[in-house]
Amino acid sequence: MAEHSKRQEILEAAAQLFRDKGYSATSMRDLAKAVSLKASSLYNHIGGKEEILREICYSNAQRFLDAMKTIEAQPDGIIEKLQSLIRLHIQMAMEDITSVTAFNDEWRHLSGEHLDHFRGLRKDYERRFKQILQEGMDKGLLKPVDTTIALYTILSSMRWLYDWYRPEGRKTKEEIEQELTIILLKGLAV
Amino acid sequence: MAEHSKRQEILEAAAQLFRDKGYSATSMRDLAKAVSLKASSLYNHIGGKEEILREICYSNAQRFLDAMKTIEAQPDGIIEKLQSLIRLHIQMAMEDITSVTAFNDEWRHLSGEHLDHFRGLRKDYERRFKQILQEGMDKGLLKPVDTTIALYTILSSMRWLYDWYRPEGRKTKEEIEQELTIILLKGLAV
DNA sequence: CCTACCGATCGGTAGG
DNA sequence: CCTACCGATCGGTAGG
Repeated sequence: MAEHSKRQEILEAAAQLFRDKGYSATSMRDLAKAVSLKASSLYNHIGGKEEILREICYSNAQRFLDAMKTIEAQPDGIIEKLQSLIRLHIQMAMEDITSVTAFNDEWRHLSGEHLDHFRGLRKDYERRFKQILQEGMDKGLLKPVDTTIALYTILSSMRWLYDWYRPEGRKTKEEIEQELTIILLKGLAV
Repeated sequence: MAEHSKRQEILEAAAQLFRDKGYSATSMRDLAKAVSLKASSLYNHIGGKEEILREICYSNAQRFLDAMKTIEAQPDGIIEKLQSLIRLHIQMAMEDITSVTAFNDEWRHLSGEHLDHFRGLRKDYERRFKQILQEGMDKGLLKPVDTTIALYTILSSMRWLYDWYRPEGRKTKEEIEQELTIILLKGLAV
């Protein structure tokens, strides 16, 4: 139990450092200092540097995927599902800012089979997201644009939040959510 | 002259490596191999690793800023200027893919005054971009949303191109340009 | 959980 | 442009 919470503390400190400096520029000694240990002591709680990255990447990909499955299962219409997905990404970007970092940036430092596995989780998520977009287009609720372009535009639109948003700023989560939804669904033009 | 072109070759190889593996994970020995030199010989052409990053970041920021000033000076309406800016970013992402990497990701590895200088160039660019958005809103051509949110949504929307777009793919530059413009200006909803 | 330490690799320099 | 090499730091292990 104490062991487990120390491990969790290490994972969280690592996620923070990976976000601030990037995976490669973060040393095990940086990480050790952040959790008040010597570098060698880290290895009583974790298997190695890449294992940390792996766990961060897998767990966050899984969280996105789980949320996606919940949204898929709901009886809402396509537009509502799309709004739920936008809300999900904003929420993840704001409440657990490392999830976006893992999902977007640092996963490429995984190697071999772990890289493949992460890519698999991500591809699955994207496939499901595209499915919803496609269904919206088939039903005439969304413009018939390329689903890949639409998907990445939506995902990317949430990406800047992770290095820009500060909870103490002048915009609330709800306001940002509303404006982003308007821009993505209704466009910037009047 | 030969000196200068070798320097240019090094800068381009570095930009490619920084994009593929990130600045920190790229070693001077990687870079040397890419241009068929020994690591020590690089220093006849460049001052050091960070100088390379600096030059890549500065030059690309300057290119964005120059293009911005050209667009500002044109007699077009706001919507046309906005379309020109979207086109600029797509073009930069596609034709010089490292410009987006520098602009978005690797600049944070600059240090001290160089980091400040880059941030200054970037802020200037963003300020001008927001100005155009604000003018569009004032004239009633754009929806009155937060200019910061609108700006970053636009900039981010172009960001995925740099790790997704392949010139040999099934979409031409013009098609992508058109669909992105539709999504951003008119929205995804019918 | 620490001290002590490993071989490998880092960015960079000396000297020719 | 190379060989040879520098001190610093890397991820990680041994042993207690």
